[in-house]
Amino acid sequence: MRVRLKDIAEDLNLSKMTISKVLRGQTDISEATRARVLQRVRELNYIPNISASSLRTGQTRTMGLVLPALGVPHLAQIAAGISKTLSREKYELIVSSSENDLETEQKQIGIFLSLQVDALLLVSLQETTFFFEELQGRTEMPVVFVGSRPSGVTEQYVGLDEEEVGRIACEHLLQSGCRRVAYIRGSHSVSGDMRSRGYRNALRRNGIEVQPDLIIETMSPQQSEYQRGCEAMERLLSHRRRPDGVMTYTDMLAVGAMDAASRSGMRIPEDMRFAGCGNDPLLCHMRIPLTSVDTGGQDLGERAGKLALRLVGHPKGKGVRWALVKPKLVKRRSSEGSR
Amino acid sequence: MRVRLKDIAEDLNLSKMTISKVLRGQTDISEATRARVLQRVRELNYIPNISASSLRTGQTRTMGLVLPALGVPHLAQIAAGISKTLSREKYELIVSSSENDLETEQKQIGIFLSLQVDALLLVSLQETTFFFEELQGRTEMPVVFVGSRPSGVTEQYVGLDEEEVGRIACEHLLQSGCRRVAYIRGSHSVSGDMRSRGYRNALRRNGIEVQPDLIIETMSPQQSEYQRGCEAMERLLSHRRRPDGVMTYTDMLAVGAMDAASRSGMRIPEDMRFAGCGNDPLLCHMRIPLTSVDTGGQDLGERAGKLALRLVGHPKGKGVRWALVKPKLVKRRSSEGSR
DNA sequence: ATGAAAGCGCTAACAT
DNA sequence: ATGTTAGCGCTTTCAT
Repeated sequence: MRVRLKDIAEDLNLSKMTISKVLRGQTDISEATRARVLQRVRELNYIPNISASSLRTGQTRTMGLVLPALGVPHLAQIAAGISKTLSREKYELIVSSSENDLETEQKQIGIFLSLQVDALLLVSLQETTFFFEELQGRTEMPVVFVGSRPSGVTEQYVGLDEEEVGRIACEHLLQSGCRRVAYIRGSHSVSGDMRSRGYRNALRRNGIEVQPDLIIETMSPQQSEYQRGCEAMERLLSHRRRPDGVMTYTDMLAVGAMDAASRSGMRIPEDMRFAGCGNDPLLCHMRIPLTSVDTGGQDLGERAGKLALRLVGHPKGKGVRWALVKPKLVKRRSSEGSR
Repeated sequence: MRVRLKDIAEDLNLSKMTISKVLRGQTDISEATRARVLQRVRELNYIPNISASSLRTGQTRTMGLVLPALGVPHLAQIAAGISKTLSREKYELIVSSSENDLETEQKQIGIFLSLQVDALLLVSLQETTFFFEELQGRTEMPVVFVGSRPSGVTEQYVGLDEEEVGRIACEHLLQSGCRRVAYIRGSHSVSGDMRSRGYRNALRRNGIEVQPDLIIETMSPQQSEYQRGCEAMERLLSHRRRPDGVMTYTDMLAVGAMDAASRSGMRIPEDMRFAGCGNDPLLCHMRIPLTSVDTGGQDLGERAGKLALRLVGHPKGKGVRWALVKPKLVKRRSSEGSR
C-alpha cells in the first residue's frame, strides 16, 4: 500500500495533523518535530494524494493546457513558456492535444474540469463563444485564451500582434532597399488577413502603392508547403516587373520560394531579398540562412502563464484583461545588405 | 457553486446513489428513472469530480505521458498513438514535457503519481534504472517505457527495432543497385550504434565489405543538422571512390547531403541515391522527394497504449512484456529506379 | 506546539 | 429498483 499521512503519523507517534502542517510549511510546529517529520517523509518516499487534498481544498496547483496539436514548434514553445512561468509559483502544467478536432477539444476541456485543475489555458479551435458561454454557467474556473480566440472574446486573451508581423517583415525589406515587395500568404485565415493588413500599411506608409498581383495566395491543400512556395515564386517571376523582396506566411513557403528563385538564376540577397515567418530553427539554417519573424511562442506562453496565475483565486471578471505580444524580426543572410 | 450529485438527487427527489448508478451505467435502475436522471444531468451541465471518485475508487481513467519535449514530430506521433488507443477504452491521456532535463522528468513523474493516474508512459531520459527501482517501492503504478529505456529495463517496454532501421535503408539502396553505400550518422548514441550494426549486417549479407571511411560521424554541436549533412557529403565526395548510395541518421542530414551532392554536379538519383530517416512530412517533400525510414511513432504509441491498458488492474509483473516495432521504408524519388 | 472532529464528493457493500 | 451507511486521504476549525 502507498504511504499516507496516517502511516507517517503512527510511525512517529504524532497525529496526522502535525504531519500535514509540516508538509504545508505551517509555522506552529517545533523545529525538532519538523526535522523528524521531514526526515521520515523522505525515507518513506511519501507522495501526497492530490485527489484527497483537492477534494478538501478545491485546489490542485495544476493547470491544464489544450493545444490543437503537439509536434508543432510554435505550440511547443507556448507550452514551454507557460510551464516555465507556472513552475516559478509551484504550479504545474499538464497538456492535452485536441488533434485539430473541435469536439475532441471540448472533451479535453471536460477532462481538465473533471480533474479540478485550477485554470485552463486554451489554444482554441472554437470559432464562436458558444461553447464557452455554456461553460461559464458550469464552473468558475479561470480560462485564458492563448494565440487564438473565438471571435468576440476580448478578455483573458494573450495573442500575437499579427498585424505587426506583416508590418515588420515588410518594413524591414523596404528599409533594405526593396521597392517591389511581394507577399506569399497561406490560405485564408484571420491571422493571414491581419498580417496582410500590416503589409499593406507598411507599403502605404512608405509611399508605395499596393499591387494586388504581388500578393499570392497558396492554397492547394494536396501540395506540400515547399511546392506551394515554389509555385508562388514561379508566378511572381513570370511578371513583367519582378519583385525585389518577398515575404511569406511561413518559413517553409520561403524555403520553397527561395529555391525557385535560385533556379531561375536570381541571386539571394543581391537580386531578391526574403523574409519568412516562424523562425523555425530547422528551416532558417538551411541553404541560405533565412531572415524570419519570430512569433514569440515562449513570450506568449509566459504572458499567458502570468495571466492565469493572476486569475487564480480572483473572483471572475477581475484582474487583467488581455495582452498582445510583439513579434521580433531575426535578420539573416536572405535579406542582408542594402542597395 | 458547481453542481454535485447531491444537487441532482435533491432536484429529482432521488438519492445520490441512484444518480451515481445511472452515470456509471449500472443496470439495476428503471428505464424511466435513468431517462429522467440523464436528462437533468445534461440540463444542469453536471461535471463529475474525478478527485472525489478517484479518492474512493483509486482510479482516474487517466494516464500520464512524460516526453522529453513537445514540438518533435516523432514524439507527437507517439502521443497521438497512445491517446487514440486509450480513448477507445475510455481512458484519457495527459502529457507533460521534461524539457530534456533529467530532474524535471522525475518531477513530472511525481506529479502524475500525485494525480493518481492509472498508469505512466515514459519516453524517458533516465539512463539507469536507479530512479525507477526507488519508484517501485513507493507505488504499484504500472510504468511503460516507450521508444527509449534505461539500460537494463527489458519489461514493459515498447521500442523501435533500431537495427532494422539501419538494415532496411541499406538493403533498399543495395537492391536499387548501389554498391558503395555510405552512412552519415549522428553523434554517438545507443540507437546510432544499433542502426550502424544493421547497416553493417546488410552489407555483409550482400557480400560487401564494410568500409570504415564510408561511415561519417557528424557531431559538431554548433552547426545545424543541415550544415552537418553538407559537410559530411563533402567529405564523401572527396574520396577517391565516391559512394553511389547514402543513408543518413535523420532526414535533415539527408537534405543537407543531397544539396551538397547536387552542387557538385551529382544527379539524384541517377548518380547517387539517398535514404533518410524519420519520414518527416516537411522535409521529405522538398526539392527531391526523399526516401525515408518511417520510425512509426504512431504504431509505437498504439502498442504502448495497449500494453498500458493491459497492465492496469493487473498485479505487478503480470501480463505482457515488451514489443519491438518494425520501421517501414517509404520510397520516394531520391532512391528511384535501378541499374 | 499538538491534536480531535468533521467533512470535501463520490462509490462499495449492503439493506430494503 | 432504490436507499443507507461508511469511509477513501486530506485539511479546516477549533480545542487543549
